[in-house]
Amino acid sequence: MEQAAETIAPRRRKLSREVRRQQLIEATIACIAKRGFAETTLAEVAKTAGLSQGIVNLHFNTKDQLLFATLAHLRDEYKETWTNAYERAGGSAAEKLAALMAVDFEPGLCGRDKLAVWFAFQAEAKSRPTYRELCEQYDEEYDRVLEGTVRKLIREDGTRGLNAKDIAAGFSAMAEGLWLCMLVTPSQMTAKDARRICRSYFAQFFPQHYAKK
Amino acid sequence: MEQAAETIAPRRRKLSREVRRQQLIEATIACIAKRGFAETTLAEVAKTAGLSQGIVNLHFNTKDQLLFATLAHLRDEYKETWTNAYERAGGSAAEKLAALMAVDFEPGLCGRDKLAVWFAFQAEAKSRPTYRELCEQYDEEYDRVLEGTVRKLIREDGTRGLNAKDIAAGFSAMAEGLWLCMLVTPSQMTAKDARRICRSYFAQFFPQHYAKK
Amino acid sequence: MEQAAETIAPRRRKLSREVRRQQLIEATIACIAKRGFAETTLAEVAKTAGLSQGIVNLHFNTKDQLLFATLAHLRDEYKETWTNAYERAGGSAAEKLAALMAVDFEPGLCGRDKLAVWFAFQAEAKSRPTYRELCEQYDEEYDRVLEGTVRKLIREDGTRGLNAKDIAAGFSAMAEGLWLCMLVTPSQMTAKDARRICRSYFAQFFPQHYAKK
Amino acid sequence: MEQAAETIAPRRRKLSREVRRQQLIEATIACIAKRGFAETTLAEVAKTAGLSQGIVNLHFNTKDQLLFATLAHLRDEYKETWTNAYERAGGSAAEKLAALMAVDFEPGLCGRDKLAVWFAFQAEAKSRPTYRELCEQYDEEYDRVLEGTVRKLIREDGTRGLNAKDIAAGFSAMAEGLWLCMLVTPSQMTAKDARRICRSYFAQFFPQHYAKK
DNA sequence: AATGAATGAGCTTTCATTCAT
DNA sequence: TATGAATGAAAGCTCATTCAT
Repeated sequence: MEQAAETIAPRRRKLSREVRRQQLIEATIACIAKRGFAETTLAEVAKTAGLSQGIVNLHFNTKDQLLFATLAHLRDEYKETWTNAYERAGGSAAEKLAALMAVDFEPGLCGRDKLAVWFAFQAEAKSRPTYRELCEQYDEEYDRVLEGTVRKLIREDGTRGLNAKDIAAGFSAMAEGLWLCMLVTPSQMTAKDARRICRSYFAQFFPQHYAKK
Repeated sequence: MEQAAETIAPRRRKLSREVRRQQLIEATIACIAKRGFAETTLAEVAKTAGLSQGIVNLHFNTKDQLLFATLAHLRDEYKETWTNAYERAGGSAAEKLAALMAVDFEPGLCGRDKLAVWFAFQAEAKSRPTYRELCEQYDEEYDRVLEGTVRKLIREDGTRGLNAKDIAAGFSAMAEGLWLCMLVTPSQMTAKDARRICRSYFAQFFPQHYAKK
Repeated sequence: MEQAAETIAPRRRKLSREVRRQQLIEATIACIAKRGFAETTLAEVAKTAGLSQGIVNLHFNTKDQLLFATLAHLRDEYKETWTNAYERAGGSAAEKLAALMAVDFEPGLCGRDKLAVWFAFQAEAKSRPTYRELCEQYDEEYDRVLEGTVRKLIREDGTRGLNAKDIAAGFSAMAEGLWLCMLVTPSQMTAKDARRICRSYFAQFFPQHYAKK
Repeated sequence: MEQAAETIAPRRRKLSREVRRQQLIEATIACIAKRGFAETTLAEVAKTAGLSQGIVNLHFNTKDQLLFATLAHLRDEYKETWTNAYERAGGSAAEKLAALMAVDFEPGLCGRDKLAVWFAFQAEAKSRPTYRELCEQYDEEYDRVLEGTVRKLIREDGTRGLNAKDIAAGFSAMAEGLWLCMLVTPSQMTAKDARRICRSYFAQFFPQHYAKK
């Protein structure tokens, strides 16, 4: 019994620490989405989290570190989601590709709040290389897997004249552009629209695998 | 004599006024690109322009107004460019479309500095509706023209089963996504790459008009 | 058995309490010496002592009280040392005086850490009268004994024209000035140098008692 | 007329800048003397100077730089005073020495405010080597001149067995110790007392030159 | 029209203190 | 007795804005 208590107590504390960090990261996302990157203050993050002024510095030391952690959170969440989807998808390249496509427009990932934060970081990436560095390897891995899947699909089809790299890059770009539409003009671009447009994109290259509607 | 001087002086001043504004807008673009949206200060804008502290407030009253003017400048420049290109293009829908595509990756429009500023504003759009409003009508007009051209092309071809709106939206999104790649990972995405990818996109829908490269 | 434990426990605790206080006072001295008075934080004192954040408030209630206790510790240590030395010295006034002089430059009392702390408190004395008050009576007693000893020595010698009060004050001042040299420019002023200079001072007034070298 | 205006306007501005800095340095001295080094805030310095919050950062960038400038000011003032006094003093070594001694207890230099600031910096010197470095060369020059003068006096007298370096160091230390007394217990040590004690010090070594009072 | 010294609100950050464990 | 997470007041600093020149 006592042993159990001893085991749990430290755990709860340690857990609590991580919970606090998550809580603050979520508050940060909410604030950036609501007020914008430039107008997001630690005071507001803390208030949104229902905690006190100094709390961010207690858990993240500096505002920068909170922002880094927030970006890393989005990055990790995205990676985990597409990795899982990819593995769980059926074995064919077409199914894998469809899975990756579907992931991008899952409600949990492309809510406007998260999109706003995501583009805020992208927009700052030029002047703050650290943001870029945080995601570099993750992006590369995604690109590798996406391109590999497209290549496999081309090979299976035996089609000639298709450039796997370009098709993958085109999809990546389109997906990101669609996100931006969903962020900026949500009334004119829903996740459903986006999915249809992407599917149509792949349907042109791989008509055997993707119905045209 | 004196009258003449009085007549000329206001003119020169008025010219100078507009020149100053342009100078400051360009300095703003340079600053946002270099330091990021959040870190751009009026002091630095003024310094970049080689002028004194209070100059921005003199010509734009507030920082917000300078930012609005900067966004409006980018917007106007883009509109003027695509409008001109559209009009100067050959009479066929395919040529018009090719012209619009080419415009997006003209060096003068998609330099990294301008892209950085463009995405900075997009990222803030959610929390600052004014940014959105400034561009709304312009975007709508572009979309209308783009979609119209695609529709015309479809009609000319007599192809069935193509959705003009989606094809246009897909291109728009892709172009924006490619811009983002050019901004964030310029070593992996050049204007030439982007143009090829877009051409390949249209080539799938309209193989008769766009060589597959 | 249990009763024994109960009896011992409180004792140990009480001892522990005093030990903790000493530990924290020493950590305070180390911190002030290392980081300066203004930069000394309770967090660092606790860390230096190898204990946790809240420990200082637990044992001293407030930071001020810790600082008071630290000053009082230095004061007490000094008094105890000179009192002991004075009593143990040979019976002549010359020997007593030599003993007081020697005390000031004993390694245990004039290490740079303690000197740094000492002068930190002196420097704050003007704006924080409490610091002054803590030492007032102790200083007065020292001055009384010092002056008395000098007076006795003058009387023994039968010399005329010497002002005991001034000679004592001159020595006191000189000793403090030498401490400051030892603190600020340790490479140019050692305890040995300081002792020689003080001896030379007294040698001028009492050549019969103090060898000129 | 116009030329005169043009000549004066820039001057006034430039002068004003330096005047502001002096004003802030004086306010800093007053604050440190009144509240202590640790409790001196920029807000209070500004308020003391009758100016606004941000004024210090405008003229000194950081608090540290204000403190450096304040120490440098005291250092420069001291150097200028003793240098002038030294040059204006009669030609004999005894007169030069008397002049140096007198300088230390001139009202303008050893007011309690300045002494408080001076010792505050000394006390922080160990943990902030920059404070030391600011004064190093100045102190060395003073020591060189003082020691040289003492040496000359010894040579003139033809006395044997006197150590110029120690006599000079003893005086320096004593003067500093007397300053500390004047700061901490002003009721027990006036400038007049201090001067008498110093004179008595030199009178012991050089009875021919300094009356025993 | 232009300057740049001055302002003061608001930011990030620090830290003495509290308190549940 | 001891811990360390949490608080919130206050610090240094930044910067949009004003205004005398």
